[in-house]
Amino acid sequence: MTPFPDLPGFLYWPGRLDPSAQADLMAQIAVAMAEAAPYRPVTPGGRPFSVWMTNLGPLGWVSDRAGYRYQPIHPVTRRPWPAIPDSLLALWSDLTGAPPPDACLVNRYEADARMGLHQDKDEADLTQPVLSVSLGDTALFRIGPAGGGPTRSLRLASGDVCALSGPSRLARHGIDRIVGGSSSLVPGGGRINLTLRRAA
DNA sequence: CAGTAGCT
DNA sequence: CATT
Repeated sequence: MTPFPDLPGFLYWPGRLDPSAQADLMAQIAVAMAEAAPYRPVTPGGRPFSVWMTNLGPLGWVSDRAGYRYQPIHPVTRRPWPAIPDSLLALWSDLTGAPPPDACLVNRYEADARMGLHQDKDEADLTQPVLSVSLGDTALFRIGPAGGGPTRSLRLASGDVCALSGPSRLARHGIDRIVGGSSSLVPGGGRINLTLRRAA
């Protein structure tokens, strides 16, 4: 549950979702993505992400030339984000015991997608945890201390859940690479990562 | 010009 | 580092 003793508060539940739960969740996410299509944001510097993103819940994380922020509507359709599935709200409650999340960032990684080391710090209350659910292809995840220092890597497989909490809430983390073709769960292939947070 | 979820 |  705590894979790295030097990163207390980084919690890991391998295989937390069984194959049937993964399939059910994937089906719900597919419906949501039909409503709020993933798009490729750009950084404030104008460079596109390799990851395709969309969101669920009252608020969604977005990035564009104006910066990073949470907003209530899809930047392309201008419509509200779809609701967060009840199963995810229940998972959050079971695992964190924290007040309910108001944002769920959906990141879709194709085989060549990457995510550089970063910190999740755009939320109003940085004492609330971030919960991550992996679906589809395995990812090589990297994580290190908030203040900088040695990083460790971990393979995140479909159905794995992890959390950034407590002293590791601001841990630096990213995705080094995706193991293409390692799962057939996601239609069209690739990996979907769901990160639940309290944005406001 | 400080900040950086991009790149080498 | 290049870019905003």
